[in-house]
This record gives sequence, C-alpha cells and structure tokens, in this order.
Amino acid sequence: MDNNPEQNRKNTEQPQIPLEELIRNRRRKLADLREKNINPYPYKFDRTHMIGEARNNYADLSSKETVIRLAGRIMLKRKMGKAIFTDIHDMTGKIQVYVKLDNVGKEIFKLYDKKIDLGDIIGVEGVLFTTKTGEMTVMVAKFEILCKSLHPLPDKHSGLVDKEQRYRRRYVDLIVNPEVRETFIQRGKIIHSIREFLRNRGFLEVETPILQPIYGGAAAKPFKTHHNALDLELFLRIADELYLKRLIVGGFDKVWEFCKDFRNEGMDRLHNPEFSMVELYWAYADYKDIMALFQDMMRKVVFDLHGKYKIEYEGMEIDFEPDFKEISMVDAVKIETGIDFLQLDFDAAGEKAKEFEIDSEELINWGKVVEKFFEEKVEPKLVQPTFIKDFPLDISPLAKVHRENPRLTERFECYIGGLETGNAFSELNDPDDQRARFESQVKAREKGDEEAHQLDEDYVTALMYGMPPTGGLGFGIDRLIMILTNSHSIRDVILFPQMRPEKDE
RNA sequence: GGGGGUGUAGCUCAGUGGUAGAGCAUCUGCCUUUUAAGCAGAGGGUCGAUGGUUCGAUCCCAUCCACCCUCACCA
Repeated sequence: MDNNPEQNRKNTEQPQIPLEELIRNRRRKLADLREKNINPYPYKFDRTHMIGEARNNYADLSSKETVIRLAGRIMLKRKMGKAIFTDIHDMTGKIQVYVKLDNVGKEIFKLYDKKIDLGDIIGVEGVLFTTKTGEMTVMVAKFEILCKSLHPLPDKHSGLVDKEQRYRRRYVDLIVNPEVRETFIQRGKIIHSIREFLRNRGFLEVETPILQPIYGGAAAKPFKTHHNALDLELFLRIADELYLKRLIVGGFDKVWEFCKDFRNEGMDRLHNPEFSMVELYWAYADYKDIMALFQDMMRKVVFDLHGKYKIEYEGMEIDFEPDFKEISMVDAVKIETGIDFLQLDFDAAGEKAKEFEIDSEELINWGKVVEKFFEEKVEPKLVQPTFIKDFPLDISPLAKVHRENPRLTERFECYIGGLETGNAFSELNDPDDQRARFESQVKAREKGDEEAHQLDEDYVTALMYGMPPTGGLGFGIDRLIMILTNSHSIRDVILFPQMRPEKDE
C-alpha cells in the first residue's frame, strides 16, 4: 500500500467490480478517520432534540440562540467552495446543516468535506438560523461522525424503485422512500388505537401458544415443526380462537390477543404466510354486540389516524360515519342473483351452481354453494363497510346455531373496500354440538378437505366445564392497514414480507 | 399451476444483429447562505443464467432463475 492514498486512488489496483470500488473509496475514508484517531463507530451521542422537535420550536430556539445537538443520516450534500450544506434525516424529519470554513477551521472543514459521505450518520452541535433562501438550518459549530456508511445509497431523488429490492432490503427502502416510513408509522398508530380502544372497554390482553399440538380456529393448512425434547410434532398456529375461548371458560370475561398467525398457503397481494390478527372474546355478549363493538372500534381507529371518517382506498371513497350496512348472506345473494337459497335444498342449490357455471368441485354441501355464490356475485361489490351475517351452518363449525333458523349460524363478516376484514360469531358453547361439528369436520377431512378442523378433545372438555354465552371476533390487521393506508399489496404493510431467498453465486 | 410483463453501471432508465449510453452517485479541480446547487474533467459494465441460430448475440430462439401483474387456489 502506498502512503499517499489521495494520489493513488486510480490506476493502482486491478479493475474491480464497480460496487466494490465505491465501497473501497469509503473504506479508505474509514481508515483515514482511524488514522486521525477518530472513532468512526463511537458509542453514543447526546441529542437535545429530535429534528422534528427542533423544527417545531424554531422561533424560540433561534431567537435565544440556543445551542442544540441533532443527529441523523446524511441524505444530500452540497458543497459551495468553503461552505457545505448537508441535509440530515432522523425519524421525525429532516433539516439542513451548514458547515462553514470560518466557523469550524480548516482542518475540521477538510475532514467534513473529504471524509463524510452520503449515508453517513453524524451528530451536529450549533444554533438554528434561516438562510437567505428561507431554509431552516443548523449553523454547525461542532460535528461528530457517529457511523461511517460503507455501502452507497440509491439515487438521491429516484430512490429505490425495484420492488424486489425494496422488499428484500427494507432498511434501504425505509431510508430513501419517505412514504414507506409513513405507512409503517401509520401501522403503529393503528395498532395503538386498537389497543387503547380495547383497554378502555375492559379487555385483558393475553398471550397464547404459537406452537400448538392441535391447530384449529380456522380453515387453513398449517406449518409443521418438531420439538426435539418432547419428540413431538407441533404446528404454528393458524388462529388463536380455541385458546382464547379456554380463557373465557377460565373466567376471563373479556380477553384479546394481538397475534401473528401462520398459514401454509399461496401468496399474493392479499396473503402473506405470516400475518397479524386481533382476536377478542366477550362473555355474555352475542354477535350483535360484537357488531356494535367492531363498528365503534373501526370508527375510532379511522378517526384517530385521519381525523375524519371518509377515506380513499384504491380510488373508492369509503365512509365510516354512517352505521355499517347489515344484511344476511342469503339476502345479499338473493338481491344479486334473484335466487333464494333458503327455499332450496343442497341438490337444488347444486343445480343453480351448474346453471351459473360456478365451479362445483368443492361444493360438498349447501353452505358451500351459498358461500360460493356470495363470493362470486356479492363480495366484490361491498365497498362501504358492510356486515354480512347469518352464515350457513355447514361452513361455520365454531359458531352457534342461529336462534331463528337451524340451517344458519349467528356469524358475520365485515367487508370494507371489497376486502374481508373481520369474522365474528356468537360462540358455540354447547359441548355436545361442538363435538358433533368437529366430527363432521373430521369426515370432511377424510373426504379430502385439507383445511377442515381437527378434533380438539381438550377444547370440548373445556366446554364441558361450561363457557358462558360469548361473542368473539377475529380481524386481519394487515388488510385493515392496507385499507387505511391505501396500500395495494399486503407486502406494502408488512415490513419484511416473505420472499424466496436469493441464490448465492 | 395458467396467461402477461420485467431483468442493461451502486441507483433510475435509454438503446442496437458488428461486444453499449444518459442522469444521479463516485474520483480530481473551481466556487463562503446553497438546496435535484452549478461549472470543468475522469473512472466505472460477463447487458439475469445456460444453451442454440449466426462469420458475429446484450439484441433473435429455447430452457432456467428472480420479481411484478392477473387468473386459479385460499375464512
């Protein structure tokens, strides 16, 4: 190695791939800093303000010439002879910092000019002022390098566009694409609102097993895993339902969980193999009470986030202010198709399916036919918040029989913007009925329905001890966040969506 | 799984059957209130991978890989 790196920057080594050359430049600066006894990775920096705070208190801070200390990542750097303007960002915003030769001296100025790159993280100390062009700025008296960045950032104004790279390297996406940061800040606010709402209603937040020997509470294929010490096959949960209802049996009258669930199925813009749900159970309530609760919760969440009840999602205006529409599944189908399925038995329903050329392979009972018609003919039209209620018994193995019609259950789903966002029932608490439902699920499984429930003997036992009448609700957080942040894909609201690993070499 | 699309410099993108170009970024100068700063110069590429056609392929063809959209599947 030569002792004058400045002049031997080029032509010395064999050609390298370009990225390596960029990294090599930065490594050289790193080494130069160390040579000057400057630690490029120091331990801490005491900030007096977040950048956003300093901006909000500009009048006071600048008039008193208060010395402030801010830190952040360098996103833009503009050199003007013996003055350098730099934009630094933290979580709360960005601010311009001004390093002037006369203020910091020749040596420091040169260090800042030559050794500090875009992407580096620095701390500055100085006072706030406004430049001629009206930009709020920190006049830097001192600065510290807090982290030398070795990998160059993407283009300073195009940002990172390639979706694959954005998902794979979300940290880069977050650095350069402010709207991504905003989406996840909103995600945090939404979850906070939900938690606040449920706490105010007296619900206890609990945690239940993710690793389950018998999975249940939904119709889905699970991920399997194995516990070595117990030599036991375990499943990652597909839902929390059966454990939370055991807690209702145990006397916790209002419980809820913020849960990650896992389903081993296809992936698309609405499905990620791991996703977030909220499930809640409320003793002595029925599905009507849950409907009211859900509507109140949605309104609060929307208003907390946007300060109003009307939002736009994918070009649709959705209004949360009026009472949500409410209609039974069979009535909704009747309105769209003219068919009154309540008047039809399974065979007659099957005939209708053929007539409408609706795929009939999976239509193994009356309920499935009704559901299929609903999905095909009704679901896409449900833009405004709508409760679809009174689902067929055949497709609702955990819901209580409808008090007025034995073919139906007391169950609803809420649709917003064409997406299913919630599923709730008056919970089935008759242990004998529950056992019978499980048994028919097992038969369906034997017929090849891979998503049918397993028989959870212990759950039936729990019901034998007695579960009070209970209303329960589960709703997908990711889809709700998609709607509230106007995001097209679930991958835009999950920080690290599942990706196929990149091949090495 | 079917159909459609994309893959060229670190990033964003042009482009051609004769082995490639811009802007930003990088490097070297100049510039003390700039702001996508500016000006002058320089370096940087296995054109996703592998085969084939061709005198010659980044371009045409086939296969593969990754991603996106869409359909199917999917509480």
